[in-house]
Amino acid sequence: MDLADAIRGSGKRLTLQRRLVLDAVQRARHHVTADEIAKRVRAKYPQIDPSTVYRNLEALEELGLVTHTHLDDRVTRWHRADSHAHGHLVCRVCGRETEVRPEDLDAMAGRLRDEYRFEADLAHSAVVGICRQCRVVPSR
Amino acid sequence: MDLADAIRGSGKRLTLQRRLVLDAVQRARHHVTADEIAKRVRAKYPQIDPSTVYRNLEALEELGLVTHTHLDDRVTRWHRADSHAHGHLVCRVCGRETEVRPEDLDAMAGRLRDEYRFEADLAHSAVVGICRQCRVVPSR
DNA sequence: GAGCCTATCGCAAGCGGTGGCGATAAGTGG
DNA sequence: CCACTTATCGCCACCGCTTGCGATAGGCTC
Repeated sequence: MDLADAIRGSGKRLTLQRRLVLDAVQRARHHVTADEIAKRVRAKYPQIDPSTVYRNLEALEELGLVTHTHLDDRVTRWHRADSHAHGHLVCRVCGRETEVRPEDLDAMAGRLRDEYRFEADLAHSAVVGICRQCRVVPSR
Repeated sequence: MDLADAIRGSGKRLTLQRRLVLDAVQRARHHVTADEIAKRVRAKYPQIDPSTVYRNLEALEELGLVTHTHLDDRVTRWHRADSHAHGHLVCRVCGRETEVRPEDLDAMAGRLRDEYRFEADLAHSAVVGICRQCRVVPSR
């Protein structure tokens, strides 16, 4: 398993807690909150502190194994780093989430690259706004 | 003063605390945190609870008088609603902030409107990424 | 496989912010 | 002005998450 070598090669250590957190993120279907991961880990190992889970998510992100995304104003959601980078539109009226195709993100990032020479990660934060259903129909 | 009427007309009340919070946001030069506002208000009226400041920021936002923005992963920043809607690029390496011209935001929002019929508020959350200075120079 | 260095852990306090609750006071109607 | 409804207030507990600290235990060397 070269995962262990990759982790050790970076000066980090492969602890039981770290393996459990990574495993929980990889098993998760979609975006999960740190709290959900903590609950799953603590279901089997109750002595593992939530702060350990948070610190391990951070460490695994530095290793490039997991990533986090901000879907709405509140919660941070985590997922494995190899999932394809799509964006999210969140309606501030009804809360509905819509995925943004990578090609659209690329086009938008292209403008920021051209105008500001900034490499934007548009998948990192959801874009808030008003979805098609919640747009006010003009007086009809 | 029609501000008072506007507030009362919405069923909300014009309390001393609400006036102080609105005043503090309007006096602030740029984006300020709720905590900074709380500190300024409490400097003169120490009995005003921080939670009152948070609730009033929310109420004033519902009234359309103030708005909030997310500049980095952590802090929420508040400002008067009439300031022009520019965006923010935040470098995840050096933390530097760059403003995005409204015309660029409009162009990007236009794509989301065309493709998803979604009215995006791209000024609400900063875009994270890597700025021009922090981009790795390719082996030179 | 014993010893050493130090990354990591569990614990507890702290921070920004939210929500419940009984007390207070803004606005309304008489 | 006084009574009355209820938005708002101060207080406090809590939530998601971070941080400082002494204890623990990976991983390297011999």
